[in-house]
Amino acid sequence: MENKDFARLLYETADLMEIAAEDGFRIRSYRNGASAIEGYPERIEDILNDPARKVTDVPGIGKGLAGVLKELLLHGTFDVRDSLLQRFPPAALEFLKIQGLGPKSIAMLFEHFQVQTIDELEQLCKDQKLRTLPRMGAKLEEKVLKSIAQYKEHSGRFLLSAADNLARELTAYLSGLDGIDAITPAGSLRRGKETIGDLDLLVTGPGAVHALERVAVFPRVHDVLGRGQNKTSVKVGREGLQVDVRALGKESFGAAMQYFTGSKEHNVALRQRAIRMGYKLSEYGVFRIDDESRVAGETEEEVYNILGLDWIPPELRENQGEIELAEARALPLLVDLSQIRGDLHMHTTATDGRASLEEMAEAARALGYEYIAITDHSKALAMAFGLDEKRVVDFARTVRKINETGNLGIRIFSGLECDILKDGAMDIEWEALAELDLVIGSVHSHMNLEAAEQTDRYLRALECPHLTAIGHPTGRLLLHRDPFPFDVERIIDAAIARGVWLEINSSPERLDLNANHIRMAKKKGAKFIVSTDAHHPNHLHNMRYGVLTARRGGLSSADILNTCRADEFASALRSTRR
DNA sequence: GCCGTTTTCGGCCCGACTGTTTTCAGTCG
Repeated sequence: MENKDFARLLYETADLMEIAAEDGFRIRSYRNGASAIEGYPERIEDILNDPARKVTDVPGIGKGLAGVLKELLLHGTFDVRDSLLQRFPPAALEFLKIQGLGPKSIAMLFEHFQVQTIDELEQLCKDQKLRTLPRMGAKLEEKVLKSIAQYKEHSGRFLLSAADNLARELTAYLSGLDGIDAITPAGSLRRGKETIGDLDLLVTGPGAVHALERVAVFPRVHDVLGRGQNKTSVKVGREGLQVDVRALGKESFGAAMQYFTGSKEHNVALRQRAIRMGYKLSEYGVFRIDDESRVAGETEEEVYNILGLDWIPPELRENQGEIELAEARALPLLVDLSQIRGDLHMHTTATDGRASLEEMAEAARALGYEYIAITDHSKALAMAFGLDEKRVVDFARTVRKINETGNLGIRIFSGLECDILKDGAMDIEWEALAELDLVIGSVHSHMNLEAAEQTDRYLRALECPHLTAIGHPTGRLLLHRDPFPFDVERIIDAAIARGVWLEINSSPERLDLNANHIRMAKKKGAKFIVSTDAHHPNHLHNMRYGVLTARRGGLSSADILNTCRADEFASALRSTRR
């Protein structure tokens, strides 16, 4: 059992305990324990199995949770969890994802209506039954209905990172077979789309057919949907992500790759183009219509070239003008992960991060970065122990000292993720912000303002002369919360006018700005930073998702400030100060 | 349930908003 599995079961149990109205501190301990395990560098299972080790040495794990972990390892579940699962239906955990419903309301719903499923809950709202309970009214019914609609729309889709991790896992699993030349993810994962419906894996080589058998017995497969000569379809994991594994012949690999990468719209446009040119394009190759002879198919480059096009990077294949650019030999040279020289948004234990400044710096140095900015929260996020003016100034001073010694082997910029308050004021006095190298302004509250009010809020924030960049500008949480409404175009214009950069937040839950906004902003002349918002050294790896998003937006390295060398970046920072 | 200790029990968890009330419980970040 992996650490993330232990953690998930503890988190879930904490949620159930909350519905059962158990002691809040006890619940907190479960969550703390889960979070500690999630971020722990060693496998908890190994520690449990080693008689010389004590799992209680993990901070946050005491006697009680140690017992729970042992039970989990032996039986896959534990008493507390089992009895909670008997009291509440399995949908209980789903209900918590509906906005407007918390543990208390959910407990009341179970008690009064014995509601078992999201559908039943939806019907209750439609029948206006919710309002018969104390402290519930028409507005809540409306809010819950809206959130259920959103929930249903998103179910069946997965975060890019979930599909990416599974693809890596399966690639490692299958590559042990003999006669495999390559295993390549296609589909929306290859295009770097923010959410993924299912995962396509293409396998080539003389032994490719064996991959079709082997994937069916992958330990985490719980359902084999189909097994044919060329393809096996399975559902993997408890979330049930569908994976299609296809075995391909060498001669048609490029055409198949092109076909299965999509998007559908891009492929339709490409096939129309082929017909106009006297060809037929399919997953088996490019064929002359008159004599059905194959003219291309082994590589993607071949396929595009025969159609008079430059090879188009997968991230651009959405039929949004990329085919015309490829024809005109005018595709942008997209930024590459290897061009990123620093990460400019991360948290430490000073607020809600899980590692110290030194640990984050070391992890960034190991990735080959030249510099990072530490950007902890400001005081409005009281729960995260956000920095007040004094701590901001002290921090800036500390960072200057660290850089003088050069001991960390990487340059540190002092930064802050400063809350933009409801009225658009910065959460920290300007004099204190002036001490910092870089200030990311972010909205973390009052996300339900009217669009006009939200726009004004950003406009006022943009007046702060110390603001460097706007963090996760639209505030969306993928599969969970829609972007909050405001006039994005106007804010982009204002940011450009004031020399404020736009963040592409690489957290797989955010990917904010999205590709469409990026494309629009680039046209207007905006500058960007791609950063991870890391709360743990492992999160620094999320940079690849931000880069994918930047590529989908058509960005080159010249559009992105953190592709600069450290000294260039430092002078760019100074020039933003007004 | 964890932690720390002046060691076996007390502290841990804040602020604002919302919708429902008529003084505040529940939700959210």
